[in-house]
Amino acid sequence: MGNIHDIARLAGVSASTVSRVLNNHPYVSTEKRQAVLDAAEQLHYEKNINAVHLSRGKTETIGVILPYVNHPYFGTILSGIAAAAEENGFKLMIVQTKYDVNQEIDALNMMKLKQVDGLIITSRECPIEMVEDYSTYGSIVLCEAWTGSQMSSVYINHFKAFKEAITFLKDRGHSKIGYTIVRVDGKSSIARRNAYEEVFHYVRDEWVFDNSLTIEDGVRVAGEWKELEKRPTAMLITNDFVAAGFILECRRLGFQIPGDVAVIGFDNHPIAAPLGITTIDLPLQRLGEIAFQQAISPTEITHQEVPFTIVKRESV
Amino acid sequence: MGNIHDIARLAGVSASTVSRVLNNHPYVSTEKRQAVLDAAEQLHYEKNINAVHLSRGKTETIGVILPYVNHPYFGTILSGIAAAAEENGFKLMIVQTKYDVNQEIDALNMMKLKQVDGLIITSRECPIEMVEDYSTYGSIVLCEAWTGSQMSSVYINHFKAFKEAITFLKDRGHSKIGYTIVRVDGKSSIARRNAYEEVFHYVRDEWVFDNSLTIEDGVRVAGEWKELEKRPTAMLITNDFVAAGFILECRRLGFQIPGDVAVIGFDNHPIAAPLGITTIDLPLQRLGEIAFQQAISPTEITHQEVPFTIVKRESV
DNA sequence: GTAAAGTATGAAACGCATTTCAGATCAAGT
DNA sequence: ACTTGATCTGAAATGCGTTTCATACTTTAC
Repeated sequence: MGNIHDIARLAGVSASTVSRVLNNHPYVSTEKRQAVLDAAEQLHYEKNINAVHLSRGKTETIGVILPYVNHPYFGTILSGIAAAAEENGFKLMIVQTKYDVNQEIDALNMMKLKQVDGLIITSRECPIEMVEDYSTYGSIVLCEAWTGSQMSSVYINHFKAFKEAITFLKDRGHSKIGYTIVRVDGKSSIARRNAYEEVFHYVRDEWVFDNSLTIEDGVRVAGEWKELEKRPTAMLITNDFVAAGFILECRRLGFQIPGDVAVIGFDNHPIAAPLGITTIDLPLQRLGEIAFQQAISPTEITHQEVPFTIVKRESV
Repeated sequence: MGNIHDIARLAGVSASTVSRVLNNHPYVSTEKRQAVLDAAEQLHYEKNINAVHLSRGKTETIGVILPYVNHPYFGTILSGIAAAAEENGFKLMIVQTKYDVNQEIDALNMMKLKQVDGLIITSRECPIEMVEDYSTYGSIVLCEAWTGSQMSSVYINHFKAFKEAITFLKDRGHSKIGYTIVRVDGKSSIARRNAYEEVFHYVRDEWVFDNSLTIEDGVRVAGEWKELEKRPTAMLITNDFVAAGFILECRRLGFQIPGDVAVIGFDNHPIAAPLGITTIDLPLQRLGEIAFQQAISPTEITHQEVPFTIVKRESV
């Protein structure tokens, strides 16, 4: 198959000229250009991309850290990233962490090793300072509210979204509002608690259901909700999958939505429409696209909040 | 930051010795080993992985071709692949094709360029011969029924699964059975038609709904189903998402499941349980894990059919 | 006591493309 | 006729780690 020098020899030119032809540089005579092209063809030449990476010092590859690839929230962000990557001729390296810190560090190290030019962190477990340390090796994009000067960020204002959702419920007469979160110490969980406290001054712990990420979790939460002595009359739920599980299980248990319990979900996942779930639409695909753009623009650090909108359906 | 030669100089050894230490080769004296480690520490040495890739001629990276990353079917396979990759210290490069042939070719070329050691094709658009040509550059794993000698495969027997589902419905008295497919010329669509013909000898075209991949498609199909003069009394549906859309829309339109129309889905996605969808459980996570193992075992070509099971719920 | 086997080390070759620098040529401008 | 500036071209340096081969010194084995 040969390399660039073989082509050079066969075409009677130097390796530099071959490289120029192969990279469409100007200043190569038509005859030599053709000779190189012919020789490359004849030798069935294929670039060794690793040599290019080594030589150029970059790989046109972006790493993506996400806890679960097949979760609709992260999957949709990933889809947006992938679409933008394709458009820009970049490759994508994904690391599914399952919320494991070591996996995350592994991914961060890909940048240190020059395996990727940039890194998009859709969900973070490591301390932020640690992540920031890595920003010397390449561009890091955080999908969370963050305004430091070393890393870009693109995020949904969970505090605002949650507050708006609570207010929406309060305005409709609800005062007993429960909510679900993924992990108690998660960043958006804290934002939710803060928002809740700002509206109601007090969070009743038994109305906070953690570990809610999947449909099954929604089913489980419905069971837990049912057993409460003082049941919330409304629930703000992590995402539409959890909401779907919750609503379907509530119905199975004989409760009415929104009669017995009103529900607001998050994401505006396609499942929300046929289930009539009132939800907060999050432009996740778009968020992914922005994250990608930030990742390939290491020089300009920006912080972009993407808007959300309440989609009113029948669950409230 | 320095490279291996800087370390060698500082430690007073040769680059070969440094490489040996860094790769845990035996035959290095304790003193020199320590000297190298100290020097590496002192220089904050970090390997340039691209040099390693170039030198070794492989990247410990597997490429994954899939049409949509955020689709539950492919997302779950990907999740299995990702889990196996992590366990084996491999990286993953993903290419979201959106069923675009050029994207697929792009991905195939990653192997030619030595960017990835192997490739897992979860869904294929290119002619099989073309894909096979690439198998000289690395290991290719197909997630479809295939028994050639150059590429491994891991797949669900769609013909068998579909036939079993139809028989299941027929045994329960259904003779007017419709079904949905993704694309008319898709491989599993052909398998479905064949299975259908084997049971009923004749496929009524208006009972075949194509372009059914998402929840929205399910909603649309429900509308189409309603408008038929002769409505099927049972539907075999592409996957549980489409089934969910179909069922929810049917209910909204005032029909009973399974009274007016029985439904069987595919995948056994978590949404199927709370919706009571009778479905064919497909071990997609496992399929992904197997695919990965095959991808990193280029020497042994295997063909593995993974089993499916009918999960009986209330939609039939 | 000598052959065989094991341990330890470095030089050099290998993998390969890109890019800078210096030199050469040719056309255009004054 | 002479200076610029643009167009070509190749040698050599650069990016960097791995691995083979040759060599030399120790042990063990018989």
